[in-house]
Amino acid sequence: MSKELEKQYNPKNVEDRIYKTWLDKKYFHAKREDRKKTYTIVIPPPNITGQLHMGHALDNTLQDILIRYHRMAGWDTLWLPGTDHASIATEAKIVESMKKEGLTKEDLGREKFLERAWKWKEQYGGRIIEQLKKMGSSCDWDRERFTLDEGCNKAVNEVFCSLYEKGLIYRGERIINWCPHCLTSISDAEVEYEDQAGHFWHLRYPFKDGSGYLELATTRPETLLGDTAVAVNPNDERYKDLVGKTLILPIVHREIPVIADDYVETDFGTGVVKITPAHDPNDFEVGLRHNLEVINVLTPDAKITGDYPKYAGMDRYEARKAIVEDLKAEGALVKVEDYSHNVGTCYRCGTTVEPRVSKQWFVKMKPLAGPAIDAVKNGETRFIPQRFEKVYFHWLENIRDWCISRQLWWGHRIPAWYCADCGGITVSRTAPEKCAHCSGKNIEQDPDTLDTWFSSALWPFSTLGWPEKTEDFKHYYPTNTLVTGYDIIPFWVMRMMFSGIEQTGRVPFDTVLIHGLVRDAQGRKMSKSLGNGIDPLEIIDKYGADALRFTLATGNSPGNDMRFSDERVEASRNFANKIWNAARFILMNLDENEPAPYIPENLDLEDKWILSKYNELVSGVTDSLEKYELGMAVQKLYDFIWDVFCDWYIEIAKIRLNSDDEKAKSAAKAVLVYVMSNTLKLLHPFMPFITEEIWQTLPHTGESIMVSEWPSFSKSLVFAAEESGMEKIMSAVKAVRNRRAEMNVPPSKKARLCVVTKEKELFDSGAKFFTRLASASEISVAGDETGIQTEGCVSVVTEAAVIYIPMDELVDFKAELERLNKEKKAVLKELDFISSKLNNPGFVSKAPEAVVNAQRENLAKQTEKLKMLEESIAKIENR
RNA sequence: GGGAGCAUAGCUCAGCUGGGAGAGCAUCUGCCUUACAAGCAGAGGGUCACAGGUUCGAGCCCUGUUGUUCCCACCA
Repeated sequence: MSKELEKQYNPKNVEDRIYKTWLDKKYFHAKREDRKKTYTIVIPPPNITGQLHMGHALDNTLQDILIRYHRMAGWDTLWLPGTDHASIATEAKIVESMKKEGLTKEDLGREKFLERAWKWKEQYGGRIIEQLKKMGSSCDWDRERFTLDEGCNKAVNEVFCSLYEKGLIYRGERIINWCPHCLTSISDAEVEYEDQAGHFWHLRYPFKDGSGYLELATTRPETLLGDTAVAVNPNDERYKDLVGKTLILPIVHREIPVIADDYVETDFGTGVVKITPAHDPNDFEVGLRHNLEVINVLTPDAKITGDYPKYAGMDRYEARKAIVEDLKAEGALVKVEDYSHNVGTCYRCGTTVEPRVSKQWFVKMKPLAGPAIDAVKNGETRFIPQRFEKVYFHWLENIRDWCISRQLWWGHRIPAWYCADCGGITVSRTAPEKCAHCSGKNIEQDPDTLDTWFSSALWPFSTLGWPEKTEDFKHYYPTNTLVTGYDIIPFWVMRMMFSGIEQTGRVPFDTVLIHGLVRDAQGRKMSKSLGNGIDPLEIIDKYGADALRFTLATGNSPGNDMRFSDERVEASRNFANKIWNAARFILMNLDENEPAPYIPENLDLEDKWILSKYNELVSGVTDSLEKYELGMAVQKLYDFIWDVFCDWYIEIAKIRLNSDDEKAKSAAKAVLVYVMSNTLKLLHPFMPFITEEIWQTLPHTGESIMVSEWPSFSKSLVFAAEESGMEKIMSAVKAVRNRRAEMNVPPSKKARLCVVTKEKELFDSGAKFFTRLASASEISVAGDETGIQTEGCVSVVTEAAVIYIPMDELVDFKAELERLNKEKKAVLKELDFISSKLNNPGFVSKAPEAVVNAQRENLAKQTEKLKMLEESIAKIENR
C-alpha cells in the first residue's frame, strides 16, 4: 500500500506539528561550528507592546528565507531573536491602563511603576514571539534577548560611560523637541512633520519713543509672552536705522530691543521676526548669538506658566485665542491671514511637539558620523537597493547632536549621579558610593532614562555578549545581513552603524537589505485609524503560513512597497495545493519500500530534459538568493514546478507509469522522486512547512529537509541536446493542441497524427507524447512525405516538423488555406526582420558572436518553416 | 526649497550587467483527460507616460517634459 495524502493541502494539520518537531530537535540552535563560515542575522526587535502586523510578517519572511537558505547551504547560521522595551510606547500604554484605575505614575512611585511595567512585559512581551513562530521563523530561541535585559543594560552603561569619557556624551541646556502629551524630550528623528492649516497673525509692536510701530507676522501669537527681541536682516534697507531701538512688547509691556541677524529673510512676510528663544529652535540660536534672555512661558504639558496670571493654566491653544483677543483690544493686531505650515508632531502620539529649553544628555554626532559615512562609501557595508545609501548619507551628513535622555521611567536609567554638595557629575558603569569630585556621599542618580534607540543601536553586539569577549561575539560578530524597512534607516540602521564602528571597531553587518511597506489592496498605508490593517494571523489561519510567506516574497523587488490582497494569497495557496497534489500523485505510484532519491541508469529523453531543467533551476535559484533577489528566486521555482514539472513532466511520466515495463516504470518513479524532492529543498526557505511535510512523506535520507543539504549544480545533469530536442517536440505538441482548439475539436475526439520531419529519430522517441498530450489516437513518424496520405489533412507546421491530421469532414480547405497563408505572412515578416539585422554590417561586426549566431540559427529555422508552409499551401491549391 | 521612487496587458506587478515584452488575477473558448475545477488545454489584450539623444540595437543608459507617491528642510 502506498502512502496517501488528502486531496487538498490543509496547513492546519501540518504547521504547528512540524514547528514543534523543529524546536524539539533544536534545528534552530546555532552551534558555533568552528570550521564553517558563519552567517548571522539579528532580528529587528519588535516592540513588546506590539502585535504581529504585515510589516513584521514581510520582514521576518525575508529573514527566514535567507537564514534557511544559508543553513542548508552549509553555513554556521544564527538568527538571533528578541524584543524591544520601546520606552515611550510601553510607558504610554501602562500609564493609560493605570488611568482606568484612577492612578498616575506619581501615585505609584518609580519602584512600583517599574514592577508593573515588568509584569506587563511578562504578560505581553511573549505574544509577538509566539506570533513569529506561527510564521515559521527559525530563530535561535535559546538566544532570545530583550533590549532591557541585564546584558543589554551592561552594554548600554559601557557605551554611555565610554562615550562620556571620550567627550562624546555631554549634558547641556538646549532647545529640544518636547512632547507635551508623553511629557518627555524626543529626538529629531522622532518628530514627524505635517502640513497644518493655520493662520498668520500680523502684529505691530510700538517703539518705546513713540515713533511708530514695527509690523511683524507670527503663526504662534501666544509665544509673544516669551519674546525677548525683534529681529531684522542687517542688510534690509527698510529697517537698517531701526536696529538698536527699543520696542514695547504688547500685552506684557516689556522693553525689547530690535536686533539684526542674518537668519531673517528680507523677502518673507514683513521682514521682521519676533524672537522667542525659549520656544523656537531658530530663535534659540538667534538668542545665543545676541545674548538674549530665555523666557519660558509654558509648563511641561504646554500650559501657560504662573508668571502670567491672566493666562496661567490655559493650554497653548486657549491662550492663543485669549491673547489674540487682547491684542485686538490693544490695537496691536493688524490682520489675520490663512496660512498653511509645517508642524512637528510626536511620532508616537501625534501631539504637536513643543520646542523647549531644557537640560538633557546629548551624543556629539559629528565625530561618530564620519566613520559611519566612510564605511558605506568604501563598501564595508552596502545597501540593497543601493539608492537607500543616499537616505543614509543625507541623515549622517546633516546630523545634529542626538538628544538621548528621556523623562520616562521605563528604560535604561542614565548612569550619572549628581552631587548635592559640589554639584559635580559622576558617570559610572556601576553605582558609585561617593561623588567622584568631592567624595561626598550626598549623590543621587539622574531620574531620566535613555532613548529606546540608544539600546537598539547596540543590538548587533550587545546580544552577542559584548562588552564581554564571549565566544558568540567572537564567532558571530560582525553579523551579515540586516533586513529592515526604509523608514527605519535614520532611527536604527544609522545608529547601529556608528555604534558598531565606535565600540567594536567593525561595521555591524555587511549588507542592509531594505524592503518597502506593505499596503492594502488600494495602496493605502495600513493603519489602526483607517482600520484597513490585515492581520497576518488571520491570513495564516485562512490560507496557511506558507501561502502568506510566498505572497510576501513574490512579485516584488527590494525597497518597493507592495500591495496586499486576498487574491494574491489565494494564488499562493493554490500553488501550495498544486505542489501537494504533485506529491500526492507521485506517492500514489510509489511502492512501499521505494529507495531514497537517486538518478537511474536508463534515462529517457524526457528524463534528461527534466533533469537538465532542474539543474538549471538549482543554479538559477541559488544565484538569485546570493544576489538577494528573493522575488526572482521564488518566481523561478513557481514556473519550474507548475509549468515545467507538473504540466509536462508528470503528464509524460504517466505514460511509463501506466505501462507494464517495470524497468521503465521504476526509472520514471526515480526521476519523479529525485526532481520533486530536490526541488522541495530549493523551495523550503520560502515555504518551509509544506516542503517538510511532503519531503518527509517521500523517500528520503536524513531527519529533516531543513537540515538537508542545499542542492548544487551538477555537470553530469547537463543534457543540452535532449533539452532542445524536447523543446522541438513540445512546440509540435503545442501547435497541434492549438490547431485543434482553433477548430473546436473536443479532446474526446482523438485523431491519427502523421509527423513528417528531418529529425525522425527524435520524433520517434517523442511519438508517445502526442498520444498523451495532443489527443492523438495513433502516430506515425516519417522522414519524408513518400507514401504519406496528406489528402484531406490539416497540416500543422513547426520549425522542426509538419504534422498531418486527417480530419476530412472537419477540414474547411478555404479556411485552412487562409490560415496557412496567414502563418506564411508571419514567417515572412520574421524573415524580413532577421535578414535586415544580418544584412546590417554594424550588427554583424559589433554585436557579440553569440547574438549574431542566434539570429543565423533563427534564420535557418524560419527558412525551413517557410519551405514547409509553402509545400502545404501548394498541396491544397493543387488538389 | 532639496532628494528619491514610480509611470509596462482591464487590475496588481516582475523584467537581473541594453540583444525583437512576461506572470498572477480578470475576460473569452473548450474540457470533471483517474494528482489537483484551488485544476487542464487554448485565445484575446501592450506605439513599455511623452519628447529628444547615445548605440548596429533602448522597457532598460543620458537629457528634458508631464503626472504621481514618498523622504528631508529653521522662511517666522
